[in-house]
Amino acid sequence: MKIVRVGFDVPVDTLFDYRCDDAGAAEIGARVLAPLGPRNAVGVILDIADSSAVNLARIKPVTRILRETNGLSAEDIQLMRFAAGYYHYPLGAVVMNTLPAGLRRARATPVKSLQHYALTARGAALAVDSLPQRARAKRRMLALFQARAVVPYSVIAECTRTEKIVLKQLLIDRYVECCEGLLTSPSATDGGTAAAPVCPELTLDQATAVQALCADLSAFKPQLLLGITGSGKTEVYLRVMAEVLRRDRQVLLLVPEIALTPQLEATVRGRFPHLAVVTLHSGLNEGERLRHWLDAQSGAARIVLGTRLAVFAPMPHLGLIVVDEEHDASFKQSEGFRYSARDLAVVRARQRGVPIVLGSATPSLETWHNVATERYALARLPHRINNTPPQIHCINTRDARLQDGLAPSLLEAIGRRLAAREQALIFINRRGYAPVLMCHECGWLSACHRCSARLVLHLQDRRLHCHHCGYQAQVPLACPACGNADLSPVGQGTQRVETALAAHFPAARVLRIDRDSTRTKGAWQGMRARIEAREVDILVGTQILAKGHDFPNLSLVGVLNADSLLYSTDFRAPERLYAMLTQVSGRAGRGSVAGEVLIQTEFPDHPLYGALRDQNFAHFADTLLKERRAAGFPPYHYQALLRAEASTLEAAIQWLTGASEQAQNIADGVTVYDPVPASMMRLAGRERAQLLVQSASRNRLQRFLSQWRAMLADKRSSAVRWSLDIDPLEL
DNA sequence: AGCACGCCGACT
DNA sequence: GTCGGCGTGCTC
Repeated sequence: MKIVRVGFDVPVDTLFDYRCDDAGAAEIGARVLAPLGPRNAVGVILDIADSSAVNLARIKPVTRILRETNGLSAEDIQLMRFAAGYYHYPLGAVVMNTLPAGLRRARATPVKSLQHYALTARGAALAVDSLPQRARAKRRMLALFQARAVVPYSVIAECTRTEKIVLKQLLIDRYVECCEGLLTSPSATDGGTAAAPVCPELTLDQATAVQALCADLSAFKPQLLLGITGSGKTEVYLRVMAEVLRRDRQVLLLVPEIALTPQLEATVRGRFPHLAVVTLHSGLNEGERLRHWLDAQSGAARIVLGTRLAVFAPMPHLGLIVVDEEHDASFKQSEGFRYSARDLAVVRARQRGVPIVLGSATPSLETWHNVATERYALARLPHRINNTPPQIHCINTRDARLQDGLAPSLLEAIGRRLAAREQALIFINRRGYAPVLMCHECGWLSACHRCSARLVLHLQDRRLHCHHCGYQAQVPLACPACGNADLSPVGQGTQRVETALAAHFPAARVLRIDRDSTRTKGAWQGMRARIEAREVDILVGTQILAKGHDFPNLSLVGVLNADSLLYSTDFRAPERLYAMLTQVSGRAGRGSVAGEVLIQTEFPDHPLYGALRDQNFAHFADTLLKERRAAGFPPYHYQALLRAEASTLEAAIQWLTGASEQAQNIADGVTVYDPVPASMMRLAGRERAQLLVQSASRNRLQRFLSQWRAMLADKRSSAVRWSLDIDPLEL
C-alpha cells in the first residue's frame, strides 16, 4: 500500500500519513488536498512510504493531488528540512509558510503566468485619432501599445485603475492580446528602440573585486564584499550577476527591504532589459506574488530580487546568490518561524554548489568572524568611486547650549550649507514631537498602560501614541496624577526638530521624512523626487533616510541623540550603532561636494566615535570580536532564547522556571541561564519573559534543543504562549 | 492553526 | 430549559 506523508500548516511537529495508491516517487513535493480533522486542508507531500506507523484504521485516503502546479523540488524540500530542524519549527509549517498564499489554498484554476500584452494586427491598424476625443484613457493605452508593440506586465501594473479597465476592453475587442510566458528578447520589450544599458567603467578596486568574485562560479564559495558607502558595491554585484546570467543560470538577489530602495529594482531591470526580473516581497498582492513565484520555479525569471522570504523561492537553475546589506537585522524574521534568510542563503548556496556574495560596509560580526577564520573569502572596496569619504566630527553637547536639542555649531554648519546652496540632513531616530510628556510638579510621565513604553507626543493630531502597540490617547489637559495644568514635552523627535529648524531658518525648505510622513502610498517616492530636484534644503528624518539613497547635493549630515544606544544593555548595540552611523554618514558628499558629518554627543571620547571617525571597520570589528570572545558571546558561543508570554509576568516566569529545571537535566555542554523579564516586558497587554541558553558548540546546542523542545511541547499550558528563537538578535 | 467537544452562567 | 462563553485536546 502506498502511503504519502504530508506536511500541513499546523503547529505540530509531525507529518500526516494518507493512503494514495496512485502516488509515485515523483509525487514528493506535490501539493495535496487531504482530510485533516473535520476539514479538508492543503499540504505538501514530503515523503512516500510502503507502510505507516499509524493504526491503519485511522489512515484516510487523500482527497486529491493538486497537479495544476509543479511541486517543490527535492532541493527545495532539503533546504526546508534543514531550516525546520535548525530553527526547531514544524516542517509542515515551514513548507506551507514558504508558499505564496495562492498555493496554500486548493484552487481549481491556478493563476496563469501573464507576463506581457501585445498589439494585434487589428490594433496596429486602428488609428488613435479615430477614437473619440473623450476616450482619453483608451487613446493613451492604444498609443502606448502602438509605440512599443509589446508591453510587459510590469508596465501595466503601474497603470491607473481606469487604464486597466480600458485595457480589458482592448483585449475584448482584440486590439491587444495577452501572451503567456516571459519576454526574453530585447526587441520584444521595447520594439528594439531602447539604448543598450550603460555600464559605468569599473574602478581598479571594483575590477579587482569582480575578478576575485568571478574566479570560480561553479562551486560553493562564500565571499564577503566589504565596501564602504559610495564605493560602488551594486556595480560589482551587477557584473558578477552578468557573468552568471551569461551561463544561463538564475540569480537570487536578497535585499533588506525593497520598498525603501526601489531604485535598485530599476537599476537591475535597466542593466538586464532583455532578461525577466521578478520581485518577491510582502508588498506584492496575492496574484503578483504567485505569478512571480511560478516564474522563478519555471526558470523563466532569470533574476529574483526579493526580501528574506525570497530565500525559499524555487529556482531550478540557480547559479548565484547575492545578499546586499547582509548585516541588516530584517533578514531575521522576528515572529513565528524565526529564520535568518542570510544564514539560510549560505546553506542554500552550499547545498546547490553555487557562489554567494554577502555585501556590506559594516558586516555582522558573525560574518566578519567567518572571514577571520577563512571560512569566507574577502573582497574589499576601500575607496569611494569619485570622491573622498566624509569627514566625521563630534560636537560635545556638554559644553554647548542646545536650542531645541540642536547645538549652535551644528546650526552654524547647516547655515553654511544653505548659503552654499547645498542640502543638509538631520538624523534623529525618534518619530513624533517629543518622546514623552512630563509633569514637573509630581514627575508623572505619559506611559502606555499596555506596554513598558512611554507614550510619544505627536503634534499633528495632538495625541499621544504608543509606538509599540498602536494605542492612542488624547493629550491630557492637566496632569492625571496631581492636576497640575502645566505638562511639558521632554526630548526631541523628528517633528520637534523639523519645527525648530523651520523657525531657525525661515527661508529654508524643511522636509521631514519618517514613517508618519511617508505612510501614504507613493509619498516617499514623491519626496525623493523633490529632494533630487533640489526643492528641499534641510531633511529631517529617521532610519528611512539612512538606507542606500543617493542624494548628490547633500553635503552635511547631523546626528542627534546617538548616545541613547551607546550604553545600551544589548551586547549588539555598539555593532548596530556603528552600522547605523556609518550608513547615515554615507549619505553625505556623494556628489562632487565633500561631505561632512557632525555627531552631537555627551561622550565625544567614546571609542566607538573614535572608530567611526577613523572609518576603519576592520579595526573596530576586531576589537568588538575580542570583547565578544572574552565575554563568551556570539559568534564564539551559540545562543537560543525561549520566549514566553502570559497575562501576568509571574505566570510567564513560573512556566520558564519549570522549563529551566527540565533543561538542567539534559544540559550537556550547554549553559542555562535564569528566566528574566523581556526587555520590552509588557507589550500590547501581555507580559513577556525569556530564558537564554548557550553553548560553545553548535551541535551540542542543537542536540539539547531537540530534546528540550519535546519536553516543552508536552508541558502545555493554555495560559502561556512560548516560542524558541535560535540565534536571537534581540535579547 | 482550526475545529469540536464539554461543562457552567444569563436569556427566550 | 437552551445559547454560548472559551479551556482542553486532536488532527493521519
